[in-house]
Amino acid sequence: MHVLAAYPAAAPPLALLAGVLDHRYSTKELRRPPTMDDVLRQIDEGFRLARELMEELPAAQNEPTYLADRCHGIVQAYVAAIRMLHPHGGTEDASSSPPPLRPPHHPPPHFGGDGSGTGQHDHVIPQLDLLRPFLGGAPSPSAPSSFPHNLGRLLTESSFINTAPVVDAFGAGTSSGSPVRRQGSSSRSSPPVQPRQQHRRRRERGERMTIMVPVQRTGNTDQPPDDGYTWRKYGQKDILGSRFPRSYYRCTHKNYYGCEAKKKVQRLDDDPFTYEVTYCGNHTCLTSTTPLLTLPAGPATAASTAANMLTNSPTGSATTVLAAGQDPFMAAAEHPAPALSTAIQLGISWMPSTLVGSSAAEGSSAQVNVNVPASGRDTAEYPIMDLADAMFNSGSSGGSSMDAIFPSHHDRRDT
DNA sequence: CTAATTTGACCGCG
DNA sequence: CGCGGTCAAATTAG
Repeated sequence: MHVLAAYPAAAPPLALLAGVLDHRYSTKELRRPPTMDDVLRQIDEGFRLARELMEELPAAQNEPTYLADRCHGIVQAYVAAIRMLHPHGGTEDASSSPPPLRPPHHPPPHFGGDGSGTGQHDHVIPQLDLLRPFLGGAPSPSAPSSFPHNLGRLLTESSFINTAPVVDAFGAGTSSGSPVRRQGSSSRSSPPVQPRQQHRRRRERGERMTIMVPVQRTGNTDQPPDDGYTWRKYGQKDILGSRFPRSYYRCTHKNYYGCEAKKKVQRLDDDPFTYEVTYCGNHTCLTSTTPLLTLPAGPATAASTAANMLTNSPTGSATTVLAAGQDPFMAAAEHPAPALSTAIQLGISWMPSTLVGSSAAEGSSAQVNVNVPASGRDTAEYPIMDLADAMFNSGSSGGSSMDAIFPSHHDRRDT
């Protein structure tokens, strides 16, 4: 989703969030029960450390020990915040065991097709992913699907609704470039279309979830909202009987991590202001950075659970409907959580976890109608852990820092 | 130069 | 056989 590619980022997410949390405090133990202010300060400390690390990254990219140390410090800061939020959460070892990320409400469907958390019906709202959209794609000009644009708009525009006419649809308008027809043979010397010999993989079945996403009617785009991930378009088809073409996306990090997550986006024929977004496959890219943060979980951390929730269903498929007229961003703005920062609320309250309401019914395809929650509180309690993850992912397409961190994963497919 | 998009061709599956 | 999903060359954008 995400998307809103046409929006220029109003501000770098880090700076933006740091501006919201405008304090400077260091990690320390409190002798009194922590207040929310204390939590925010603690979070801010994490931001500060993370920002420092960001700045040092180019110079320190060949210093794994130092980087690990810095990462550890950042994690410590956030874990401390988590402990403040959950003093009874049984988080004994803050340095290595973040608390279980389990919100008290909103049991979502368990889209667990990958076997992780098998059979469990307790849910894990992807708090680890909550900050990813803020940070994930910002510094990367080549990652159009990045939430920060949304955030920037949210925080900089007081009038959030329809200030601009609806522009044309997603399909052909997505690209930044004008559609230029490939001529018979251009300047390139490659021979014309060779017959393909490799086997195409069979289409994977099951493990798909469809959600209905309202069109962004604000600004100069009407693309469906971002889902926090970055997607790369790899195809577009005119679908029989549909007025609008269907676009095919896969995870931008496929090349780094072999992330096989995909999605299809299509405008509804009868409701051009709603997109049908079908997710297929799991995001494996989310888990790749967690080792850096010394998170103890296995392949299915809460971060990846976010992806699982989006992409999997115990029964193979599910559909979540976000009311077309209901703008999740507006909902976020209208129902702020009482104690947390605006930025965090906004990001959280619209994240996919909030779209998820109840388990899909048995069958080939089920629809889950979910209203935007009246409060972001449920999902606002653990926005922290994925911060650093998102930060490190933020340079995914940028190159050097990512290469320094994940050199072995950087195998681009040669074409 | 790298990454993303466009778009016709290719191919699996019903 | 046709539809829908994917590939990959061509092209653009940053």
